[in-house]
Amino acid sequence: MALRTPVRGASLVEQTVAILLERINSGVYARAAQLPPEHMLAAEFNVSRATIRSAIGVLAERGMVLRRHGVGTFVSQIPRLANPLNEAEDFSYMIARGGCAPGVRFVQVELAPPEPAVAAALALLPGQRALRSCKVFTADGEPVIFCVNTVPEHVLGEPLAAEALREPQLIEPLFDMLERRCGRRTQHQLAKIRAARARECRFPELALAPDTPLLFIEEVGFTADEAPIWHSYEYFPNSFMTFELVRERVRR
Amino acid sequence: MALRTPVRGASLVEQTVAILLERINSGVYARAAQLPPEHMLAAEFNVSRATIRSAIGVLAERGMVLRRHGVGTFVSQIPRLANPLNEAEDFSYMIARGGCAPGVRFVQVELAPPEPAVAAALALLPGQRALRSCKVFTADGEPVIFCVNTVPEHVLGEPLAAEALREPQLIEPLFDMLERRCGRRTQHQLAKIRAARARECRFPELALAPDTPLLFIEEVGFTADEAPIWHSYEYFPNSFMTFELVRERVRR
DNA sequence: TAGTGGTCTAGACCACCAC
DNA sequence: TGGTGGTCTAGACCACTAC
Repeated sequence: MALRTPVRGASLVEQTVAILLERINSGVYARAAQLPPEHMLAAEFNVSRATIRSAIGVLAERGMVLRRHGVGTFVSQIPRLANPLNEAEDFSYMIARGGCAPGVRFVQVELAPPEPAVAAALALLPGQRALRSCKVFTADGEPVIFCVNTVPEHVLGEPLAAEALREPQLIEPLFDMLERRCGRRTQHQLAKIRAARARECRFPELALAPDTPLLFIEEVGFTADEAPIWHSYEYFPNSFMTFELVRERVRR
Repeated sequence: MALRTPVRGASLVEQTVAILLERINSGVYARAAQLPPEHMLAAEFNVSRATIRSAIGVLAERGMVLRRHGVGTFVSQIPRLANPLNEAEDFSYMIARGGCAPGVRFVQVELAPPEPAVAAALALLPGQRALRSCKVFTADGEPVIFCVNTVPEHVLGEPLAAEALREPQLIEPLFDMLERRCGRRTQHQLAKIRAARARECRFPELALAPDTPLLFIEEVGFTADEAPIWHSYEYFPNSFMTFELVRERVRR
């Protein structure tokens, strides 16, 4: 196999991460095997050791690789997480990655001032409107995610907000749309995680038994400037997807 | 106010983080204010700019600080999270941090081969025993966390396992105990997050209405060598605590 | 003792932003 | 244009582990 080497253009660290990841996933570096020492990789990739160290640091953070001081760097034995909760992506992609055909059904769409809690989270002034859409995401036709999105009119722009009211599929997938059509990239989101029963959900016409347990995530998306650009209530029945997370031990 | 400067001994980056954090929390750098440029901090602390950058990078990851390319670094406006789900600590400390008096009640303790799923997660051989303890954590006397811990006998050592069977409070708080008495530090844990109803819980004598919604976390703790050293089923009623998390947008 | 990862430096150059 | 953060380098020295 021809082993790639970084090309100038994107960040050298990112390229190095990609190459190492590819080697791990393809088995060039087998599970539990030791990686070549950093100075060797630096020589092979023709970059400095600092660059290699940053790249390996990224992999270590993701749990792909394990460093042992004075010994070496090893491919992790822990299998990769399925749905890492600390990483967010558009639901359609998430469903597709799970091997199912994604779909969306819009249950209700309106353009109005949102409820006070949501307005506060989005830093809206009284009277400012937002597009609120209740969606059901399906996997192979089965409903798997119930979601209430609220996006301020000033984020969408008035023409797009009006248009989306008639054609709600325009604003899906949300992250992509906000980036492409509004120039607003979601950098991170603040999530609150709880449990709920179907009967308590803020979702119209929920086709579930009233005491079905649901994972309930309420989150607000922010741009790199910390401007809130969307709010979301999300309900996940256990049957379809569970989330996983690597938690670090901390000392306070 | 006398501004501290790093001292050699601990990592320069860690010291720098601590000092910057202190300045932020004490208001030397007010909310939304701009930090001095990196080269200034480097000169002030008498370290290289790379060291300063690493330190600021740590703060940026924690959401304490916001970097703007070509502009500067600013103190974040987003308030600090209450219970960041990606950080784990002993429940007693978590409850105490919430301003309540922590307590633990042991409902059931046994030393036996665990159920197959748990044995597999802990890489136990058939017949190997583990200490399984069902605990209720209380805050000001109110039950707020239900937890089923399983720790292999070979991790505890036979004497301690036998002793803990009679005096279960010996193994609490778990992280501390494993570190102090067994020399096994929990480095990270792999968690699966779901919703559940009280009636489905693997917990004896749960004093809750059968359809109470609970956040259900199943996790396995690992040492730095990736050896699994404990397993845990945890149930959180919403009423007491909710978890929060910063999720990053990813591209795949 | 040899080899590994961990820390730190001094300096170069680039990309972005405001004026 | 000047100042900021973003990237990268070459090299030094330390700390840890295995033999």
